Amino acid sequence: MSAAEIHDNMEARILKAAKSLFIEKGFEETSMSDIAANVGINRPGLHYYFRTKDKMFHAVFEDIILSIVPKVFTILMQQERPIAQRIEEVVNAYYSLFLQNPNLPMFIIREMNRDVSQLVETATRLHLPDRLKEVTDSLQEEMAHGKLRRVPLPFLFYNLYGLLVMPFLTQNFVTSIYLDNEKTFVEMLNAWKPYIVLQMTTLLTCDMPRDDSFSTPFL
Amino acid sequence: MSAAEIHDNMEARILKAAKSLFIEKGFEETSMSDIAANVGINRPGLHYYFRTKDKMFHAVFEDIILSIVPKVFTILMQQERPIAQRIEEVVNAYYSLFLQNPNLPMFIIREMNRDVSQLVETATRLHLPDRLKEVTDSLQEEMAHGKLRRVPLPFLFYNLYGLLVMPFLTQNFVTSIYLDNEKTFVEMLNAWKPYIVLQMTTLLTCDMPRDDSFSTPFL
DNA sequence: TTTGCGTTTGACAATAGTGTCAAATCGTAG
DNA sequence: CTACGATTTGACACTATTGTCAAACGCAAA
Repeated sequence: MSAAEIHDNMEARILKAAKSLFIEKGFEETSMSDIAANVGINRPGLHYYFRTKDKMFHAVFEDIILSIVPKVFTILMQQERPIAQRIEEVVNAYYSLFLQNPNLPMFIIREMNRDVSQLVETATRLHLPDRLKEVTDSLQEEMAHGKLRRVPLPFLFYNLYGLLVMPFLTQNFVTSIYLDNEKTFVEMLNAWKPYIVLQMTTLLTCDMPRDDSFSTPFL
Repeated sequence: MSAAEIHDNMEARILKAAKSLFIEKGFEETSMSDIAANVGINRPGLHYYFRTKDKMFHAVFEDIILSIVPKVFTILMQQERPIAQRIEEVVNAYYSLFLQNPNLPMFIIREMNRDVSQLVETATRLHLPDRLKEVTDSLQEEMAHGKLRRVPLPFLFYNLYGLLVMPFLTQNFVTSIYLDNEKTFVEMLNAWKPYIVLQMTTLLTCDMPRDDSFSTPFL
């Protein structure tokens, strides 16, 4: 193994530990000492590989975004597939990611609120706004052709992510009140999935009340 | 004004400032100095009225819970009113609270994850589990009588709060991408409301797919 | 073996935070 | 006015955090 490879290896080990801790406790509540201890090196060692805590966080954040967003975009653009199928696959993708990292929804929302500009910045650096535009254009095209009902895009967003993310955001709370164990939680998630798909499908294909004060589909 | 009244008054001033700051930035990111500066007194003064930051937070938290939960419970128990009406009123209650404190949803979820036991403890001290049981019993009675479709209670919870809370959780993000200003956000909320009500009503009155692996309505 | 480079580490500086305490201050009842 | 209790304050102790640095270390090539 070359020196560069050893270096990259340590960098990867650090990123892995940092990712795990950042997701679990968030940026503010995770200390460099925590991460160093987790990797098994000294705290200044972290600064050697990533100059500051911020830079390390950016790397982790980018990694997380890249692990899911492009996948979802790709699924949503497959116009030849029925929308219900696409939605189910999106839900599956998120489920599998969130079941590996149950605190990820909490993490994203927390960091999104701690520093929006950073999220926007990262997304821009990864050219996600461009890709997002393709997705929304594609969906609006389907709406225009009457294949999908016209729904303001933020409403699609709220519907999908609200239903998808709420079980994870409240997992601790709900399991401490309703459920016994993690197995029950996963069973519950599986039973919940068809509700998400159906509600999204309903929203996108059936008639709903219109409010004239907000009839322009913005964006 | 008596000495006791002056004391209570200062206590209230502190609580008000603390509440505002805690909601905005969360427990960890709010310092006693912040609060003291906001009230216009000295940091040790806070410790004089509330011995520790924790005790102060408990007081704030209790205040917040009491400002909304009983209201919602009461609305939901009014069996004589159609469910759609009750749901709309619940949404209205939350809307009016959240529009006054747009960061409240973030706050509750963050603190709920930071320390579940505290939330449970506070709720218990306020006898909310008993009242919650009355509400769920009431709803299950309506389900048993066929007035409402049998839906696992957590699903009602996810549906309502997911749809209700997501716009607020992502307000910064969404407005920084889609919307121009706060006015647009409020308009959007009003247009969004009927969707919440309709989706909840659909869930509670129309047929939905059943998954046998999870057909027992738990709790 | 020695030189040199990349890496690791202990020690330090700077900042920020909580909680405590005794002294100073204030207001008021006697 | 005085004395007492309630309140406010400055100062302190303690802990935790990030970032820096020069010195030590280890290893591989010359």
